[in-house]
Amino acid sequence: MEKKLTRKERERKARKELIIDVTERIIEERGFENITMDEIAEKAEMGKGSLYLYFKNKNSIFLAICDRGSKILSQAMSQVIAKDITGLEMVEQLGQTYFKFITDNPLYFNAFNYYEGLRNRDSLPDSPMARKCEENARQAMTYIVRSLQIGMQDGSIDSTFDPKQLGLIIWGASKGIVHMAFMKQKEDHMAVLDDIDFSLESLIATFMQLVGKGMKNYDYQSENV
Amino acid sequence: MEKKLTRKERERKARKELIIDVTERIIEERGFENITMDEIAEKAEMGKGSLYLYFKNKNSIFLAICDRGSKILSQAMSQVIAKDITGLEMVEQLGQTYFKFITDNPLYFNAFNYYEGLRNRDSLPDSPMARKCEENARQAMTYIVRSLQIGMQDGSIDSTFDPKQLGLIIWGASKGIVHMAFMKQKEDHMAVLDDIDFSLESLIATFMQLVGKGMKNYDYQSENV
Amino acid sequence: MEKKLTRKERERKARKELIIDVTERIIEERGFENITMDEIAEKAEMGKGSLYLYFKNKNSIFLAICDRGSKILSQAMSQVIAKDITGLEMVEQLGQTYFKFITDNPLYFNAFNYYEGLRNRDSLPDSPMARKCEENARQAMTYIVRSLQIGMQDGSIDSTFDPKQLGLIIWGASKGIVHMAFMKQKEDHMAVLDDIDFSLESLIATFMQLVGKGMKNYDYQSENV
Amino acid sequence: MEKKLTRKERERKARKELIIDVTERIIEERGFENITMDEIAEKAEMGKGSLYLYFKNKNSIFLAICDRGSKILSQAMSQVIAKDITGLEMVEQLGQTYFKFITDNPLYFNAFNYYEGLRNRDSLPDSPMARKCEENARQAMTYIVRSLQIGMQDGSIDSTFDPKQLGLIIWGASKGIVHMAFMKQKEDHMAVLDDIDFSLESLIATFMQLVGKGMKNYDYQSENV
DNA sequence: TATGAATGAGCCTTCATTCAT
DNA sequence: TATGAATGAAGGCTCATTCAT
Repeated sequence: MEKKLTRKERERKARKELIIDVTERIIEERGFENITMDEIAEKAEMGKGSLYLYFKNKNSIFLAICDRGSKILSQAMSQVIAKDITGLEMVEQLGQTYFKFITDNPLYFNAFNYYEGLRNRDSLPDSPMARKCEENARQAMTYIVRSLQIGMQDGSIDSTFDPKQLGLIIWGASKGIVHMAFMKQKEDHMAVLDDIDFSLESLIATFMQLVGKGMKNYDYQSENV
Repeated sequence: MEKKLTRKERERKARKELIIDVTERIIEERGFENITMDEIAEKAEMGKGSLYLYFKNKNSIFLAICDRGSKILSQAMSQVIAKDITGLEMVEQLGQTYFKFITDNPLYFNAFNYYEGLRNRDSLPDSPMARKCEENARQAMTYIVRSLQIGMQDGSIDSTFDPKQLGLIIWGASKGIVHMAFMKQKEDHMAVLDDIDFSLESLIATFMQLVGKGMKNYDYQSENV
Repeated sequence: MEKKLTRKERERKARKELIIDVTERIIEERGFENITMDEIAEKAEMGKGSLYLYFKNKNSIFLAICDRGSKILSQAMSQVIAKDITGLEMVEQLGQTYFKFITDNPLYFNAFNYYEGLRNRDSLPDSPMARKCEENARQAMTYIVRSLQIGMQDGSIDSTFDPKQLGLIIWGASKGIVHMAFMKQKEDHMAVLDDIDFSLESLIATFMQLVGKGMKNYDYQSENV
Repeated sequence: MEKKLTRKERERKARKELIIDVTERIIEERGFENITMDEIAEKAEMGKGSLYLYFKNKNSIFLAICDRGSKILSQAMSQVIAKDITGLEMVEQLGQTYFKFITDNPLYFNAFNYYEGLRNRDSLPDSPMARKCEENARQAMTYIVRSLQIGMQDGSIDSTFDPKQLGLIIWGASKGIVHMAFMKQKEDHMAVLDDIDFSLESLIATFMQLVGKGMKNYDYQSENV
């Protein structure tokens, strides 16, 4: 009985994953808007009504995508923390990890934005899944703060900053730059700058350099020289 | 005759402004989505059809809001450029100007985001108003780049950076931080950090300090000592 | 006073004619549907409201066009009746007159159809103008009947037919053939027949020949040989 | 399993038929214009959205009506061709078949006209259903041409005519006469003729007599005497 | 007489969600 | 569990007509 239930649960899980997979594919192709339940059902080769057996409603599917994405990101970031490097280097590598994740999975960038959009206006009622997303995001944030704390501790980062505040700033700024790079890529927005085309990668590198320099503890630095 | 035409034009302008005002008020209350023409018409105390006398369609109204907002911001930024200060100080003050603008008019932050969303997926066909918005945005961006160039020229900013790239980064990062601050404000997102509540203002100040330090030309600094 | 009124009346007439002219031009360009009062007003270079000073409503304008068209046709047909030819020849020439009129003014063909459409469903309330149109149509019909009567009298047409009934048939059939020719011209409808392209003119000629032969009084014919 | 699918298909078909039936009833009552989807849904006792499960849009319903009508007509005409009679008699009977069909189903006369109207102006995009209608119409036309060819072959019809051209003329003329008769019936149009009321039937008979005489091969006739 | 701003009923279509089977 | 037919609210937009000026 136990085993049978477990198999059922595994099948249920697989069905949910299938729905998420299919929806992700649609988002990759056409963006977030104009996705209908009909389309998801058709591409998942199941009845429309069945979707509601696995997800409470349309937003729940999107939420699940966010959860999946933030879980992947969070995990990638966790590995940086485990390395034996200075806190400053950690921050830089966390940044690069984030940028790489977004570059490889632009889909999730849109998904995160969509999710935030929901939070802003609508209801997004307090569901377990919503809480999971929150938790994932919180965790990513925590990695940054931890590495800042480590950097302040090991002397590589100026400890006059508040690590939590600094974390927020770096996190927010990173997302903003990625957002901007995405916009620029899609449109010839801001024509004045179009003579030089800045890749997301070069923007990132410069940003990291800028912030690194800004955070650096120069006393520590000189001690090492 | 002349006067009559002018009066008509003034009235027409006033009507358009009224529609924009009303729509802004709705956005402030409920955010951008789920706004209907019926609602705007009702709140503006006019017939639904009348809206179409002044705006081609619903998006045109939103576009007009963006235009209004970006015009205000651009103007505020233009005044910083006129001051007799170093380029580095200009950048800082431009940042503060932007943050103040958003703090005072959170509505426009949403409007800008909505506009960018439109660019991303839909068409947003090339209307004069769309071009005006572009131009306004381009101008704001230009102010940052100009002040960076000035700073590099007067020695206050490290001239090994590319001013245009740096401009993009600062602009994008600023928007990202504001975005983050807005999120945090609306929800009890990232509970871990909630023991200390960071005001948008303090985030800004720290970000500016961080970036300022990162960009600073230290040779120049020592010369002054 | 009398004279002033007369001038006014002349001006009023000119305005009405202008509106009709403009509307005819639009119909020629784009057909009957999707014509708006705004468009008519704009092309007539007058205010939209002014249209209602000259015409009770939109349909009245269309009615006026029918009136104008049917008047022209009726007049052209009247000249055939005045000729010194046999009744049979009259019928043939009336047919040719009709076909020439339609070929030269396809606009009126559509107008007549539109008018008939109105009669069928809508209201088309009993206005003076509606009556004028009726009267014009009645007159055209009468010319056919008269020429048939003449032909029966002069022996060129088989007098066993009822002239009125025959008139209706010829009138209806002629319109049907023109209609068909118009359809065929616009579309590659009825592909089976497209290997041979029949001009309206040749259709007419054959139809007239067919009907002429059908109506002919052969006794009379042989007498003349 | 097989049976179940078949039942579903049958039910789906029945639903479509119901919608068509209801719409036909409305057309019979009030003509073609001003029919709304709301009205159809209400009369069919289903939700408005359900209509779109069975028909892509409003025009598709109308198209289906045309298809139904033209199918009935085409079938009726096909039976005439199978008879053992002269070509001339075939043509006459085809005419009578057409007239009977229209008399019995005046609704379809309007439907065919509406359909032609669509072809004229709008797009009427190339749908399978549109093609079916075309094909039905083409077939009816073909029956006439075939019977003319038969008549020319068996000597009953003057073979100096082009059978295709003659077919077009007869087809167009027939429709025109029916059209006229309908107009006359609905309105007291052409008052001059109202002293004698011509039934559609008598109009038909006379027309057929007229055309028959016009087409007749008199050499053949004399040979037989 | 002339205007054109204002109106608002009306229409088609979409789509998330429900529920009977 | 699985389905997909059914729903109906919602929404953007048009346009003939009116009316204050």
